[in-house]
Amino acid sequence: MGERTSSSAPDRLLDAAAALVVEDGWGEVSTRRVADRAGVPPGLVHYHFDSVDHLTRQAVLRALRAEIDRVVGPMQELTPRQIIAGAGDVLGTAGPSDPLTLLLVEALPVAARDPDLRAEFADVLTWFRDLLAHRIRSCHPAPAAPPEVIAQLVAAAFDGLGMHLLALPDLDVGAHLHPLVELLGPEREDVSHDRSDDVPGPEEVPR
Amino acid sequence: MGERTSSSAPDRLLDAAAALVVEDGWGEVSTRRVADRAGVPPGLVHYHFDSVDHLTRQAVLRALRAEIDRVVGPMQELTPRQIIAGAGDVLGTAGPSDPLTLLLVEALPVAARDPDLRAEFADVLTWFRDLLAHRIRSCHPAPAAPPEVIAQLVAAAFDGLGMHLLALPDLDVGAHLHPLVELLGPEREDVSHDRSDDVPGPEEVPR
DNA sequence: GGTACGATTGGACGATCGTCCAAGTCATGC
DNA sequence: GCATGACTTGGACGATCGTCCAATCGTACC
Repeated sequence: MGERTSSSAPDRLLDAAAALVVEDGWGEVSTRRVADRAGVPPGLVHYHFDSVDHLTRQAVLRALRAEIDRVVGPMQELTPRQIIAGAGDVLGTAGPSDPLTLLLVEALPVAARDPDLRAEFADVLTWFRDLLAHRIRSCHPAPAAPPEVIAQLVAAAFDGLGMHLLALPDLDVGAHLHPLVELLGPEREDVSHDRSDDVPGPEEVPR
Repeated sequence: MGERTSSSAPDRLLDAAAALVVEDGWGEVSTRRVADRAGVPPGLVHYHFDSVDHLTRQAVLRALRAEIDRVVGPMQELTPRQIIAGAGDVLGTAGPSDPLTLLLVEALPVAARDPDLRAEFADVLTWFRDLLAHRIRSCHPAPAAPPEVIAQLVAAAFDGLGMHLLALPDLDVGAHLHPLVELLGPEREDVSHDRSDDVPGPEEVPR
């Protein structure tokens, strides 16, 4: 009972819409389904929001920002190499059922045809890219390529590898992100032969 | 009117469904709309195909293979550097209205929840990656990273940059793909003499 | 008490959906 | 001629859709 009124109806609707998008897809968000999920009557959807589509967009953008925060937030404590290496962990353990990946994949078809939603996407992606660039710019020595370029490449690799993960579940993300480290230049602490990194190692390429 | 009977009804329906997905999105493909677009009565949809969804999947996969052929086919004549550099042209001139990008973006949400469609996607993406790896393997001198890894990275960059293009129209794709060339090692002027290698087609990928 | 107003409720409306089906068309074999 | 079978046609069915709206509830204020 207390849970019923612990959050307002608009909040409950936004949460329900985001959950429906992640679990069943954008197309499955209907007036009655999202209202049922939120535990409110269907009429409230058009009272608090202009339309179901408007509710869904707000819900997806809010959930997307929260997921980006969850993934990108801890990066501020890491070095650029740790960021790139950690991307392998994030993507590798995520897979096709990761909320962030599903939100992106669900929202992109809509964003492709909606300039407003695309503009909000641009904000999120630019924020992601700038954060990466800021971290990479503090790398010593300076990387072989401009930090902004590397940041864009890493961000694209995030998206692209996430897309590939949907189809290639046996993909070794960590191994494929490793070449990006090469773009950062030689190691900082000058560990020339500390490890056998000059050898490809026992970890063979998948497939 | 002669165009009306120039192709069979199933073909006309497949073409209409693919066109609808590219122009209006997967969710806009309905029985009556695709039949109207194809110029056939709505009843034919469920006579030639099990359902509208089944028709749409077949149509998208057929169109996707055709688009991949269109983009990847000419790559067999190029060097790895030209492939990567050309990706900038392909993606830069394509933008959010490119059929290949739109087909991928529209089909991914469905593939994320359908193992069968995901398996077909895996075939296409593996074919793309193997083609890239085959070309990069013939690069002299040998790249700094394993060819399979670079190929996966380039393929991911294709997807990722395509996704970013949807949101960041002012993105300079060519400049951001340039660092990938660095992974191939120093520039080499001479053309490889061994060019008649057979590249595996998409059909002979075992499952 | 009464009054006002935002929040909530549940049903009504027309439109569109996927699917099915009885009838019609047409070429082919007897 | 006529039976056969594949193909085509257009409408019917129930379900679900988005949206709207009159009625009701709850609370704050007078």
